[in-house]
Amino acid sequence: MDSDNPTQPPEKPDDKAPRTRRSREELRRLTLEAARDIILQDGPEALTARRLAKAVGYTPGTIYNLFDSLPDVLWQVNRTHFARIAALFSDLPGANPPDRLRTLAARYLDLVEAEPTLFRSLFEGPRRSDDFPDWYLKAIDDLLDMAASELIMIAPGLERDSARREAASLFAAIQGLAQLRASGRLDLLTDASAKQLADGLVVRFLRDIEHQQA
Amino acid sequence: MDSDNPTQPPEKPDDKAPRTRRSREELRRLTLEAARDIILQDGPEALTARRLAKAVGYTPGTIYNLFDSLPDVLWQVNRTHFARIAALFSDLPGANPPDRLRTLAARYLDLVEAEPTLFRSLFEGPRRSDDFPDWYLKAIDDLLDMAASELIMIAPGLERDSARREAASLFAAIQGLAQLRASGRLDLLTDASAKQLADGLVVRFLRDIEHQQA
DNA sequence: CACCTTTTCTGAACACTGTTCAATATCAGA
DNA sequence: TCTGATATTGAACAGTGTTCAGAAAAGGTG
Repeated sequence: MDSDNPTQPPEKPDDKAPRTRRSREELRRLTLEAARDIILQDGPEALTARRLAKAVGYTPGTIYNLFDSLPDVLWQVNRTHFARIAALFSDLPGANPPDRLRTLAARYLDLVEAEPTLFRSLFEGPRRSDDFPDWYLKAIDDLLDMAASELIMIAPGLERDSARREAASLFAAIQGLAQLRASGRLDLLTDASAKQLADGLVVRFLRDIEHQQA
Repeated sequence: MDSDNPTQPPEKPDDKAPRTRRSREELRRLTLEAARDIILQDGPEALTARRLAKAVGYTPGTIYNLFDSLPDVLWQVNRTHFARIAALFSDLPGANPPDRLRTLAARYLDLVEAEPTLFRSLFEGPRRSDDFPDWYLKAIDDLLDMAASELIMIAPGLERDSARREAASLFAAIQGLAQLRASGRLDLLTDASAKQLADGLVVRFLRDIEHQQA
């Protein structure tokens, strides 16, 4: 029932020292930081109440004074993770739309490559029974809108609705690669990198949209 | 900690009747059938030792006389599920390769649509720590080989290695759609069906490969 | 200083999970 | 009928998320 490679847990405040009382806000912050560390090291499945409590030097009960549940903690951490994905959109090279989208995909897969647990935390961590918070839905919506805008620049004849649908397709395709990569299954398919494959996919997709337009 | 909608568990042999002794082989078969039912109804996360044991009218200990572990049971069930996916390849319409691949994708997503838990069981169920059994690797390999062959028919100039890589890309893309669908997230992106989106993706991909060839 | 209130924090408990294993019950063959 | 093999149990262990009465510490107010 252990995680993959539970890299020697370095989180051990374990202060037997006079338990310092902390403000609710500060403790929330500390807890989220500790949670982030745990997830980044051993993945979302390693985030247990007792381990998290020990990491901040408290007991499990305290976690539940600060958060509704353990999935709640995960969502809060994911919030910051999502911000990092949103940041991928900034400073895209001003060149033509296809290059911008290619760059975007490349950045996305670089992130997945660098921190697979971050990705797993976002898309595999939350239990299916949890419903998605609003900021999560909005973030996805914005992402698709930006991509759709780029597509319209490539193929001006494209309706907004169609563009969004095409953007969803493209996103799903990239997401497939990312997910295979993050779950360690991409190696079973090919020795090419996710980034390479994604670029090929994006190029083909955009080129066809462009041609179809002309 | 409950599953999504634990549809009223109908599995209740719970025979207080004189516990019939069964042969190892027969019991294995019965257990796998029960496991299959549970997974199909409530997903892989609902497959617990105690629930499975009760479903066949035994106690948890018995499960461990028959199988190495609970993940082991899951893998055995997945084996039969994978066979169903392999069956999608048979009787593909003899028309041109593009249509064959489109049909294949359509069948795949129909399956995901009809039995999302089956899909989740295959690709989300097994813990990351488990390593993949040989038959699993071989099944994937065969799948990619078939797809690669079709691609070569479309673009005869394609090297075998390149074809396999392209097949991997295409598979990953479809897989992305399937996974989003099975995890209930595709609705957050668009109201188009996974099948529609997949077909668009396949068509664009193949058309571009064809054009690039000429 | 003492007293009271509010907030923080604990630690034991509950119900669940996978898994192991000595003891027991049931069978098949001699 | 007895014996040996096989099937099955049920209790136990360590882990999980979660709850909550009560202890403990801090902050006012007299």
